[in-house]
Amino acid sequence: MHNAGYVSYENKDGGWNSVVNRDAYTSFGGRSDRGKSAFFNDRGAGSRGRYERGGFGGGTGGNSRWVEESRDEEDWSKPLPPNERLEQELFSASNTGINFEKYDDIPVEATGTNSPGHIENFHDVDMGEIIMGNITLTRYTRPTPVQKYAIPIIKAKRDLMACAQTGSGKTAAFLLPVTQENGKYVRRKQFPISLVLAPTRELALQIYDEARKFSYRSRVRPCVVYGGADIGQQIRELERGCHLLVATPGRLVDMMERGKIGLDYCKYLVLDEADRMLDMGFEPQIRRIVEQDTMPPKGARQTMMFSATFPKEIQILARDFLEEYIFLAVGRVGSTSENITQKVVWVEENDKRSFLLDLLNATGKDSLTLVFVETKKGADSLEDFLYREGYACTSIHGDRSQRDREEALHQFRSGRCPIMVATAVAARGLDISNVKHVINFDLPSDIEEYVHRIGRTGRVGNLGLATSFYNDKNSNITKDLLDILVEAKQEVPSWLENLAYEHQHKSTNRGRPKRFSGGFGARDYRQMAGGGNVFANRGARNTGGHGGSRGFGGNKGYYGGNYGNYGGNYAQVDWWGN
DNA sequence: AAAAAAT
Repeated sequence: MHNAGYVSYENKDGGWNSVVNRDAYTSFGGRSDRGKSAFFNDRGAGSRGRYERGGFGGGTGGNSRWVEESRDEEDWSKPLPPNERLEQELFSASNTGINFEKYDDIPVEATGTNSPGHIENFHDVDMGEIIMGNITLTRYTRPTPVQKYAIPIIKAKRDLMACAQTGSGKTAAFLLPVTQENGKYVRRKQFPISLVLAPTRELALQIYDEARKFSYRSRVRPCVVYGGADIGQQIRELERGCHLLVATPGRLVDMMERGKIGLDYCKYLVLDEADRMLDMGFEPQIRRIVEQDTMPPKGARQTMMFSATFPKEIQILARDFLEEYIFLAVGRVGSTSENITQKVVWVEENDKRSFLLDLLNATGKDSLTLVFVETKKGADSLEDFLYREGYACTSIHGDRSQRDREEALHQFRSGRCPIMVATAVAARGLDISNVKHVINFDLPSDIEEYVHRIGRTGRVGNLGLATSFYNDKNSNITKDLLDILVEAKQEVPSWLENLAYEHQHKSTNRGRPKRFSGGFGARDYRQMAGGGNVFANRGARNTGGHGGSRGFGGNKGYYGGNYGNYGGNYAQVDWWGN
């Protein structure tokens, strides 16, 4: 639809398209143990391609190969004609004033065998005419630190575990190389070449929007599927062709079970916000998608995981999903860094509303303010209150309809409602430019959540403000909050310091693993002396009790039967008692 | 005492 050349592409050869980059498919030869290809079984009438077994001249290890359709003149590397209306739609309302100076201070560390060197410029690596054109249109003049490292790693076809905050340009980093692929077959069941999994619907949508930009004037068709929206419409979009699929796990599994999606030819797999996905209990669905279906095994596909933290659960996932991966640790951008001013104020529960009004009145009318609360009910009632007080506001939370959620986000982004009340659904990954102020009306119980929330402001080097209302109810986060403030060189109220000291002495927290400092989100545990048991800097749940230093590469028994509670002496019970 | 995600 957005792809001007698409219709002719679909009609031209009744479905089959040439596979220009033959190499893309040769690697699947080794997976014959997975049974007959669904591709092969489910051929629609009228398909004219040929699938040969053992033909096509030797090659490396494959016993089956796609046959190139030489009569087809399509060249996927050449841009389609421009489309002015679409170009306007995709590239107009984005990207205000990136502070590139801030970026250069961000430390990046790549570890792993034969890690490719980083680039300094987009031109340092061949990304093709189409992508380069779209980079120009998005006005990304220079790669961000994540992009400098991740792009060559992905181009070198290496698996990647990247610990990077959102707002660091990681979406572009994994989409740039991935959108260069050729697609092929169009019909009832789609076989995407790239799959991106995201934890929330809005994040999936946002990644999809980015993907549309990078695939502009190419034949690559991105699609998105997520819950809460009309599945019929999503299916119709899929049936028009899907080379790059962005999805939330539940809806994807649904689509797979309906036979609308096959992952047999998925060459690139991206897990975004992986720690968040595990927090939300997606692990079974993710394993279902990655391990229990027709997805090529690790090694045959290329897998990239992005995660703000690198706790044990993620290390296990990395071990299971990644092959000889490069570990990329990226210093924080726009989260706890110094471009966000963090304030913590003592506000009793009953005073919160009037205090909030004071803050809102002190904020300029044009700047966006994001107000976080802990509960969905709290979000509704606070929005009501603000509305009655005459503020243009909206709200987003998981009990609102998907339509309302997207509408709210749009109203907020566009500035029509410069105040948005939100629950955790909006805490991670969402890239909303121009959020000047994040207010933690209710502090979260988890410091990780705090870091993500305040990361909605101060995006890409801009300045931001984060104000948190603190009272007795927040004692559980005191120590971690203090650490964050100190690390980000923020002013610390003396009462907070005192409380943290007291709390430390009565809490059971003393045995928790020591966190790292120095600006990296996590360390590559493989590099540690003795090989392991390293937890992420922040937010790693205490998975303690293993006593450290046993590596887990090739030590599978170590985790045997221990999934889900991670053993040890720490009851996996959260603050709510779940 | 919760949020998120398939219906």
